[in-house]
Amino acid sequence: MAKVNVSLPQGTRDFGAEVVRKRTYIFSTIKSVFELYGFEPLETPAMENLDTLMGKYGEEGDKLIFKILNNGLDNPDKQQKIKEDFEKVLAGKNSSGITERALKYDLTIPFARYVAMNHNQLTMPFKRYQVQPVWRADRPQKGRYREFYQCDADVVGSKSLLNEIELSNIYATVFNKLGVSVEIKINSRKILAALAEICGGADKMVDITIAIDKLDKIGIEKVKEELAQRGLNVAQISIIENYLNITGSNEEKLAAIKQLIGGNETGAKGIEEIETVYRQSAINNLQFDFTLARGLNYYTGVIFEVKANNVQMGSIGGGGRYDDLTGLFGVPNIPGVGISFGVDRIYDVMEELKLFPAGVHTGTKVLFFNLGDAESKKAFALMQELRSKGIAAELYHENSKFDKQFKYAEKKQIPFIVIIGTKELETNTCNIKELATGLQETVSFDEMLKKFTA
RNA sequence: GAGGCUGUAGCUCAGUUGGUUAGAGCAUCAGAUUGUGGUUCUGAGGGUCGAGGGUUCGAGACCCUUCAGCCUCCCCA
Repeated sequence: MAKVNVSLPQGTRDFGAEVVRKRTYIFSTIKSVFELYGFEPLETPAMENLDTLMGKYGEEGDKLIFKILNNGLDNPDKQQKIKEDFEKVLAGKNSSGITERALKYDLTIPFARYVAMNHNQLTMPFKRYQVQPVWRADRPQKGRYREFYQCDADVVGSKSLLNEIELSNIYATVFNKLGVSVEIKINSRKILAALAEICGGADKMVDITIAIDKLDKIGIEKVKEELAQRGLNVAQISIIENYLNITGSNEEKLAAIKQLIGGNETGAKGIEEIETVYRQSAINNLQFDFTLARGLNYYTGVIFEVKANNVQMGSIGGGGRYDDLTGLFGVPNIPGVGISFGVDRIYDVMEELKLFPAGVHTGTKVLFFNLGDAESKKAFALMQELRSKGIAAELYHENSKFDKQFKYAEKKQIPFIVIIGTKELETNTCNIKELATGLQETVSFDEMLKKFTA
C-alpha cells in the first residue's frame, strides 16, 4: 500500500460517520431548546475584518486570533511598501498591508458587529442563536482544539433579568436532555467591582479577579501572596480573604456576601441580580461562585460558567451580560446577554461518561440482498418504494456470496435484510431477517413494505 | 509563549547491556463455504522502525537536530 504523506493542521480533526451522528445529536438537542425559547438562527462569515476582532478579547485573546495573509504580497510593484509593512509585523504590530482579515474567534463579537450594522431593522429585543465553528491559535491539549464549534444564544435590546433567568433555564434544560450532570455557576461582575472598590479602587479589579480566579488551583495562601505582589495592603487582602471564605449553601453564601459588600451600591445591585436569577429560575444545580471572573473583558453584569461533574474537563459553557457591546462598533445603548455551549467538550464529556444513547445511530434500515439480475431488479423496485416512504434502504451492489452481503450489513449496523432469490421471485414472497435476533420470516412483498413503513 | 511524555504494520503495542532476515494481537483480503452472517480453521498482503544527520565493524535501541501527537502551566469552550 502506498504510504500516504498528508496530515491535518494542528488541532483540527476529521469526523467519521459515527462521530458526526453523535455530534448532530448534541447540535439538534441544543438547537431545539433554543427554538423552544424563541431564538432565531443566524450565521456569519468564517472570517471578519481584523479590526472587528482585535482588542475585544484582552491581550491574550489578540494573540490567539488566526490572521489571514493578504493575497498579492508577491506583487513586484508593491515590494517596497510590503517590506515596510512587514517590518511593522516584526515589531509586533498589525499591518493592513500584510493582513486585514482573520478567522472568527467566537460568536459573540461577530454577532455584536451584525447587530451594530442592522439594529434599525431588528425587532428588539432580538433573540438569536448561532451554531458555527470558531478558531483559536491555542496550543491543543485535552478538550482544547484549534477549530471547534460554539452554540450561542444571545438577547440584545433588553436589560430585563428575565433574559438571564431564561438563559439559565436553557442551560439546565439542554444538559438535562443530554443526560450530562453539571453545575451552573453564576456570579456578577458588579460583585467583583464592589470588592475592588472596597479594596482600594476600581482600577484594582483586574488584578483582584485574576488572583482570586486561581483559588481552587493554587489555594488561599498563594492567592494572598499574589495579591500582595499586585500591590494590595494587609487590610485589603484580609477583606478578600473573608470574601473567598464564603462557603455553604446558596442561602448561606447570599447572607454572607450581603454582609460583606451589601453596603456598597454596586455590590448590592450585583447581589440582587444573582439572587433574582437564583430564586426565579428554580434550577437546583445553579450555584453562586464568587470566585468566577471570566476573562472576556466586555462582561458587565451576571456571568455564567458550566462545569461538568465527574470528569476532568474545562468549562463546557460560559456567558454573561454585556451592557455596551455594540458600542465598540459605534452603536451605543444596546444591552445584551448571552450564553455559549462548547460542543466539542460536551462531546468529549459524553464520550468519557458513555452518555450517548444507543439510538443515536440512524443509518440504513434495510439491506436488500443481491442474488442475480432478475432478483435484484425486483429488489430495486421494492427498495425505491421503501425510500419513497422515508425508509433508508440499500441494495447490495453486486451478486456476491451471502457471506459478504451479511458482513456488509453487520459493518453498517443495518438492522434488517431482505432476501429475494429465485424461489421467492416465483412465489412473490421475500425473507425478512432481523440480524440482531436471527429471526426470519417469509412474507409477501406488500406485507414486507407494510412492516417497514408501519 | 514555558515545560514534560511519546513516535515500530491500518489500530493497540512487544522488541533483552547495541548483534543474523523487526514480531504479536486485532483489523483487511482470500479459501474451507455458489441460498443464510457473527464462531472456528488455513493462508496471504501489509514496515523508508516519524524525518535528517552523527557515533559504531554493526543502530529500532545511543547522541544531536527537526517534525508530529498527547499532556501540564497560562488562558479558555
